[in-house]
Amino acid sequence: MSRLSKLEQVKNCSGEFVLAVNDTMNVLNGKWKLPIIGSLLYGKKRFKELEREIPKITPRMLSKELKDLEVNGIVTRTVYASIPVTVEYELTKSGNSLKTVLEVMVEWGLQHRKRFIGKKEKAGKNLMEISH
Amino acid sequence: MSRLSKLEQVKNCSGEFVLAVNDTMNVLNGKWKLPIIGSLLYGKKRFKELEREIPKITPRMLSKELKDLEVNGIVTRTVYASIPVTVEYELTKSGNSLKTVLEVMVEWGLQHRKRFIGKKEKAGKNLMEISH
DNA sequence: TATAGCGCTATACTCTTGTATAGCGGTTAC
DNA sequence: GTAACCGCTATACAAGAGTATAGCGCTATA
Repeated sequence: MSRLSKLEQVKNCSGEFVLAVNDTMNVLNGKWKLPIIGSLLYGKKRFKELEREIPKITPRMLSKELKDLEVNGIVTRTVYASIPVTVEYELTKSGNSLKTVLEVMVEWGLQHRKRFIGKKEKAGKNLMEISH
Repeated sequence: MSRLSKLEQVKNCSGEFVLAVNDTMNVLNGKWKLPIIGSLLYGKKRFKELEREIPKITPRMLSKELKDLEVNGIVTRTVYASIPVTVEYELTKSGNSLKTVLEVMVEWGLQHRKRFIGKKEKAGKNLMEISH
């Protein structure tokens, strides 16, 4: 196997590289983070706009996830003292830079699908389940 | 904002690119997938070897996660008819190619940490929570 | 006055993940 | 025979993530 570079420390389940991967995972974790971030990649949005754009999300979850993303430095929340108040959510620099990560994930996902479906045409389970 | 290339379809929460990202997420999802894959990046391993290398994992979870990874084409399970039987787990091509994805995630995680800690030295919450 | 939109929060529940602990059938080592 | 290793599985429970539903204080509109 080729050189493992920075991932060498994954093995012992500690070390800063595993922490780093976990940070990334946690930022994208849960059912709603991806839709939210995806939606915000198009620019700032208000609460209700997000709620409308993301099918089936409840205000409770949207609120919770937005708070989470804010606390973790992925989005900023700006309140305008207009009447009535307007609240805008926008990706931070970190948030926007997730685009690169997501694109690599898209790439892997697509290739894996190709390889995987190629291998198993039975497909009763598997990919159907993965992306449920 | 710059061109969003393949991620454009993230917005509507459907389309093959979101599916692809979700595939990738699901493969890495849960508390134990990362340690397991990390461990297997070093080459094939037996059940007990994995159990020993991954602190605090229970055989129940190891078994479950390995099955999951196998079903999703990330690892192969090979049983040798030795006495007693030996079972070896090894990353598939897809599994090995996750290395690239993980490295991008490491990169993002590290940069985000730098940016984030730079911004907020209060740190009472936040990063400490992220990588808990 | 009543209705509707905004940006949420509260309460209660279910459903999924993960933990803890025990044990099975087989084999070798003492 | 009994203790220990291998590769698991079974059962029961706890904690967290997500859902369903309601409502709050505010303002603009009819």
